[in-house]
Amino acid sequence: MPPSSASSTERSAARPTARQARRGHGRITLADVAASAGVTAITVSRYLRQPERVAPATAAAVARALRATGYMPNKQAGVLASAGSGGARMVAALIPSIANSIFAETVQGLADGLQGSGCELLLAATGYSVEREEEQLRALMGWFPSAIVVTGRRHTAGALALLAQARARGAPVIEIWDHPARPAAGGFTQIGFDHAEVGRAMAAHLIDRGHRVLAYVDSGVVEDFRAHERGEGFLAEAKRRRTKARLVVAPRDEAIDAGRRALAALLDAEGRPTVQAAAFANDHLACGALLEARARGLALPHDLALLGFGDFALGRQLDPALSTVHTPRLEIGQASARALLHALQNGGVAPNERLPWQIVARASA
Amino acid sequence: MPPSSASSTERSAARPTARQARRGHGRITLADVAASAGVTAITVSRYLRQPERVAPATAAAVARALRATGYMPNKQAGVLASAGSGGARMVAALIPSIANSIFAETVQGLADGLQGSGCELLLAATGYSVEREEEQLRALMGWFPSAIVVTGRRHTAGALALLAQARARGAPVIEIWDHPARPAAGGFTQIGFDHAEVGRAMAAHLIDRGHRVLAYVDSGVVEDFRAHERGEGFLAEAKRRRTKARLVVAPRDEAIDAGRRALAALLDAEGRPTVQAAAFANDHLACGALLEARARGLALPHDLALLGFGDFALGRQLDPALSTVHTPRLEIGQASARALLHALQNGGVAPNERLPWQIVARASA
DNA sequence: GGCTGTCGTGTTACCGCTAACATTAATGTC
DNA sequence: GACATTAATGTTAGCGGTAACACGACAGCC
Repeated sequence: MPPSSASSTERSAARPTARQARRGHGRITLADVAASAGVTAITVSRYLRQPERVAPATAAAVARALRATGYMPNKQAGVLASAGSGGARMVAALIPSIANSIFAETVQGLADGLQGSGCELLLAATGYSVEREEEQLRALMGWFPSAIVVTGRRHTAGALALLAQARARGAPVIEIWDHPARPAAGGFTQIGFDHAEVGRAMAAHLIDRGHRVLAYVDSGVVEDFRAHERGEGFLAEAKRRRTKARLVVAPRDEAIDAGRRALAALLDAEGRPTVQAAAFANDHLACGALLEARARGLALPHDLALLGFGDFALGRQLDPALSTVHTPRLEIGQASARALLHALQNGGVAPNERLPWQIVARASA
Repeated sequence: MPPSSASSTERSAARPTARQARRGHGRITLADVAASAGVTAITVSRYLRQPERVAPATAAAVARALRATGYMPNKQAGVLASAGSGGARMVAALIPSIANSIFAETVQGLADGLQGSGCELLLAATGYSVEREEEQLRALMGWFPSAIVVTGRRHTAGALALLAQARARGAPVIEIWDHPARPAAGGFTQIGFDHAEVGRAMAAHLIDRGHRVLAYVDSGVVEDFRAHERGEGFLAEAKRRRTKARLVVAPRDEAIDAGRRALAALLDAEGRPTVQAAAFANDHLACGALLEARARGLALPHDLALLGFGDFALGRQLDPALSTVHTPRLEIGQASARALLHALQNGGVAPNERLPWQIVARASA
C-alpha cells in the first residue's frame, strides 16, 4: 500500500497520532453512525432531517445504527453548518429579574410554549439596567440565537443596533411587557400592554370611587420604566379630571417594608394625612402599605384607599384583600413563544399583540 | 492568471457565485477583521484569547480593526473548534418549575453567580417529571454545555447515563436542592440539604411544643420527591418519639385552596378534629390551612399548630404569622455557580455542599 | 434505442474558529 | 560567526455537520 499522496515524505505512517491529536474526542459523530450503517455521513444526516428522502431499506439500517451507537447530534455543528435553517434553534430571553414572580411566570410561559418545538431557552437577567442589558445581549448574540426576546422598549443605542442586526439576519425580535399606543422606534414586535393606559385606569378607578387627593407611589428601581409610565398615566388622568395627585418614590428596599415606609411618610408628612387614596407601582409596595394602614387602625377603603399592581398571591389573602391590577404575565410568555415560532416558520415579522389586563376591585379600593 | 488547479474544466471563473452560494452570509468574521488589520485570522484569534502573545504594534492594529468592523465572535464555531476549552461556555440548568418562586430564586442566584464569567445559562423546566427531565436533558446536551445543573438526585436511567456521559467529557454535573446523609448513586456533586432531616426537625419542633397528634400534609405533585422525603423523615421522628402521626396528601390543585381543603378534611374526618398539629410540604399549602383555621375561629397554636416549608413572603404577613422552614434558595444557586466555575477552571470535581436551613418559629407553631 | 427524468446516494466544499505544527526573524550564547 | 533559543506570525487540518452539486441506476417516453 503506497502512502496516500500529498506533501509529507517518509514516516507519515510511523506516527499516526501526532498530527491527528485533535481527532476523535471520543464522541460519537455522524461518521460513526454512517460507518456502522454502511453508508456515508450525508445519508444519515438526511435520514435525520428528511427521512422520506432515503430508501426504506437504508432508513432501516440507519435507524439500527443510530440505536446501536447512541448518537446525539451536535447542535453547535448543525447551527454552524446551516446558519440556523437547520432544526436546532436557540431563543435568547432577557428579563429584568428572574426572582421577580412576574417575570418568572412569563419565562415559564415562554418555556412552556417552546417545549417540543426544538427551541432551547437561553436566559439572562439584566437587573433592571439597560447597560447590563446591552452587555448580556452582546454575550448572548455570540450564540447567534434564532430569536430574541427582550423586556420593554427602552434600550441603549448599542443594544438597539444589536437587535436590528439580529433582525436583519432573520431572527424575530420581540419586546415583551410593553405595547404603548404609539409604536416604538425600533419597530420590533411588541407583546404586552400600554402601561400609561393602566396608570390612567388606576387613577380613574380611584377618582370614580370618590377619592379626591391621590398619590402614585413609584418603584424605587430607577430603570423600572414601565412603573414610571404607569405613574405618568396616573398623573395625567388625575390632571384631566382636575383631581389632586402627587408622585412619590418608594425607598429602594425590601419592597414590603418600602411600602410601609412610603405610606407612613404620606400619612405623617405634614402632621396630617396628605392622601385619601394611593396607587402603587407593584403589589409588594401596596401590601406593605396595607399592613401599615391596618396597623394604624385605618378603615379601608373609607379612610384610605389602596390600589396595587400585579395581582400577587399575597394581596388576595390579606385582610382586607388588596385591590389591584391583574396582568397577563403567563400569557405574555406564551404569546411570545407562539409569535416567535410562527415567525421562524413563515419567515415574516410577528405581529404586535396587545394583551388584556383588568382592575380587580377587592376590599382596599 | 491560470485557473487555480483541480478537476473543473472551463468557465470555473465564469460563474463564481454558483459554487460559493454558502459563502459569506454577510456576517463579519475573523477573516474580515484580519484583512482589515493586515494579518491572518489566527493572529486576531490570538489577540482575543491571549493578547500577550501578539506584538504590541500588531495588537494595536487588530484592536483598531476590531473596532472598525464591529466584529462579534461566533461562539458556536468557537465551541466546535476547541471543544469547550475556549472561552465560550454554556451552563444547562434543569429545574422543576420556573414559576415556583423557590426555584426562580435559585435560578436568579445561579445567573448572578455566572454573571461576568463568560457563561451563558440554558434553562429548561421539567414540570416535576423525571421523564420530561430526560427529554429536556437530551435536548440540552446536544449543545454540549460545559456544565449541567439538575434538580434533585432522582433521575431516569437514561438521564443518569446522559449525565455520566457529560461528566466523562469533563462537564461538572451538580444536583441541587438535595444532599441526603448518604451519597447518591450517581456520585454527582450535591448542593443542598437533607430533606429527611428537615422532616425530622419539623416533627421534633411540633412534639417539643407539646403536640401529640400530628399530620404531614404532603404535596399532591407526584414527583415532588423532596417533599415526600420530608414526610418520611417527619413520620420517622414521630415514631421514634412515640407520637401519633399520619401522612395525608393534598389535592393537586391551586395550592392555597388545596391547603384549605386538606386541613378541612383533617378536621372533619371523623366528626371531630384528628390532629393537633400539621406540617406541610410547602408554604402555599400551609397558608391555605392557616386561612381555613382562622375562618373556623381556631386559636393558633393552642387549638392547632401549623408549620410550613419554604418561608414565602405570604406566610410572614398573615395573622397569625406562619411558622415555617427557611431554605437557602438563593444560596443554592450562588453556591452552584461558584462550584461549577471552580470545577471548570481547576478541572476537579466540585465538592458537595450542605447549606443551612432554619425553622422559623412565628405564631402558628 | 436514445433521450430525459427521477431517485438514492456520494463528493466536495464550506460554516467560523482554533490546535498543532511550520516558518521566519530577531536574539542570545560560546 | 555558527548554532541553539525565543518571539511573532503563518499554514494546514481539523471540530461535526450540511448545502450544493455530481453521478449512477433505473424508469418512462416518443
